[in-house]
Amino acid sequence: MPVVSAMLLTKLGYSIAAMPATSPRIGIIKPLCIRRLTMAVRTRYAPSPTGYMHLGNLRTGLYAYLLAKQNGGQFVLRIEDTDQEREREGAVQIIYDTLARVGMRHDEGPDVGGAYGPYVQSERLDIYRKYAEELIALGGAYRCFCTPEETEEQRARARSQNRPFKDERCCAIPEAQASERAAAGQPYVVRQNIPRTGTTSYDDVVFGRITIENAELDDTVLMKSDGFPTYNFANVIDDHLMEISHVMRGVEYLSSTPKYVLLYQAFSWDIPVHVHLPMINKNATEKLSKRHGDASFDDFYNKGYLPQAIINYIALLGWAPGTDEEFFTLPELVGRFSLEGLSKSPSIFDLNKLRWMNGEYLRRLPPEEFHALAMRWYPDDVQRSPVDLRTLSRLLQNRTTVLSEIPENIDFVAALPDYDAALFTHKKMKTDAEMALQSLRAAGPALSALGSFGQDDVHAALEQVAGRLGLKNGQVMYPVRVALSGKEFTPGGASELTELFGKAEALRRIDVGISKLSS
RNA sequence: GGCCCCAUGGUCUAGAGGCCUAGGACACCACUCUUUCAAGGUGGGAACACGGGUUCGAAUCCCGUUGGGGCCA
Repeated sequence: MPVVSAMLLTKLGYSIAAMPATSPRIGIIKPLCIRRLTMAVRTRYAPSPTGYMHLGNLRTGLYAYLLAKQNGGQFVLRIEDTDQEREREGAVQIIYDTLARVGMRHDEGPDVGGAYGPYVQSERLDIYRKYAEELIALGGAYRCFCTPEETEEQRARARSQNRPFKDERCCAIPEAQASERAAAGQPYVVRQNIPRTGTTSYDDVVFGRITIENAELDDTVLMKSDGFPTYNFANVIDDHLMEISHVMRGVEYLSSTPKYVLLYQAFSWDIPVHVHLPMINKNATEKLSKRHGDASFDDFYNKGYLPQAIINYIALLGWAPGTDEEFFTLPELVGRFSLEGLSKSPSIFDLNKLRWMNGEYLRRLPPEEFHALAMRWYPDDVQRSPVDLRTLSRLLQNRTTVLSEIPENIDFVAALPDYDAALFTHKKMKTDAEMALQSLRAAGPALSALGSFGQDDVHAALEQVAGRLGLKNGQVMYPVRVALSGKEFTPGGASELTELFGKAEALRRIDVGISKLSS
């Protein structure tokens, strides 16, 4: 008989009290429990096609994916498009693209099919209608014929009495009469019929037992008059019909989940394991929002962050492996993920750490792969220039944290920018205009005499120049580098840039420096 | 406003009553390497929100306060 940590079981939604325990922490699981434990794990990612892949949302999908895959279960993609106003053209494609880029392959979904379709909510309208009827018959819901004005009036009254909204009039209409009015074409919405007394509880894997007074819950609209379901209804119907075992979603649903539990109970359906995940915020007071262009996967992808780095980073926001490791590929995450590692407090998105992690991923790339990625960021004039782009990529690899920084870092490559001769004077390097001129005049011929122009040869030659002039290496190297680039900071030093440009161009740029200094 | 939830350095977190003089990572600072800048190496400052319990012993369990968030309105 398997022995499992009691905490694990609690996390999976089992109550310790329900099992015989040999010690406070160790429980022996009865066959009944084992059956549930080995039950197929099916999770779903259910984004709305708003054209915007929010990182908090993506993380929820990631955890759902990890849980399913680590248990050999299915990861289902469902499109929640019942809010037609928020829908955007091409939005579903963005969802597919994102999942593909990060490597989260879904087993079922609109594009790949599956036995539980359709996977798009707007194609399931008949299903919701049917279950709404059934729920009405079961007493879990009622038709509400109120006009918006009448509803508002009742709502105002409820508010003034500080109690949740309940349509007192319509919930009292006898069902026979209500269905007659409906058949006669009178418009209505379907509202959940919440019990006025008692409490409703459920066990959340990360937040534990959540209990709420039914009297605190309002009679939410389940079906709108246009025949569309609300999220509050569709999510329950779909999760049940699609046999979702673990519902993972944001904490914002923590306190409305009792309503969903009531729905499951009204239908006599099994309640899935609930896993609510804390929010990801921008800072102490703001959420990650669309407005700042800093909240979606695409915002970062387009700036040159690697999908793998993004995934790795967000996986660690709200989940910890329990060890000091922090670099994980997606398959590694599948192996390491655990519900116990989930945290319940909200986290703040730390751009600094993402940047660091992205840079780390970039540095660890094989040079060839980095080169392929960097190529996409080389402007046309650089691509057309005679410099060896592989050499350029080599200089850039451990100086790049985000690929989008590349263009500005190499803006001196295609053409020497016009620069101020004052650049040659540098306190730390102990150089001044006169010394720079002297160094460049000596460096030119020394480089010119060189047969082989590799970085090491150049370096040796410049060192020699310095020795001959009685200067420190930097007092020769610095002016040469400035002459070659016209910039204060560059990827690579004098010898690297000399190699990059080759003899002719390097000497030409040194000459430009000499004339700037001698005029 | 009502209800629900949360609380370890600036940030992400480890922590399951003694292993905690609270560990790691990012960021920051210093030093180092050095042909600039990075990268690398070494070191440093920095946290258990507060108050009560429970216990021989509390970051850890309980209650309250404060602060923050969510949902409903």
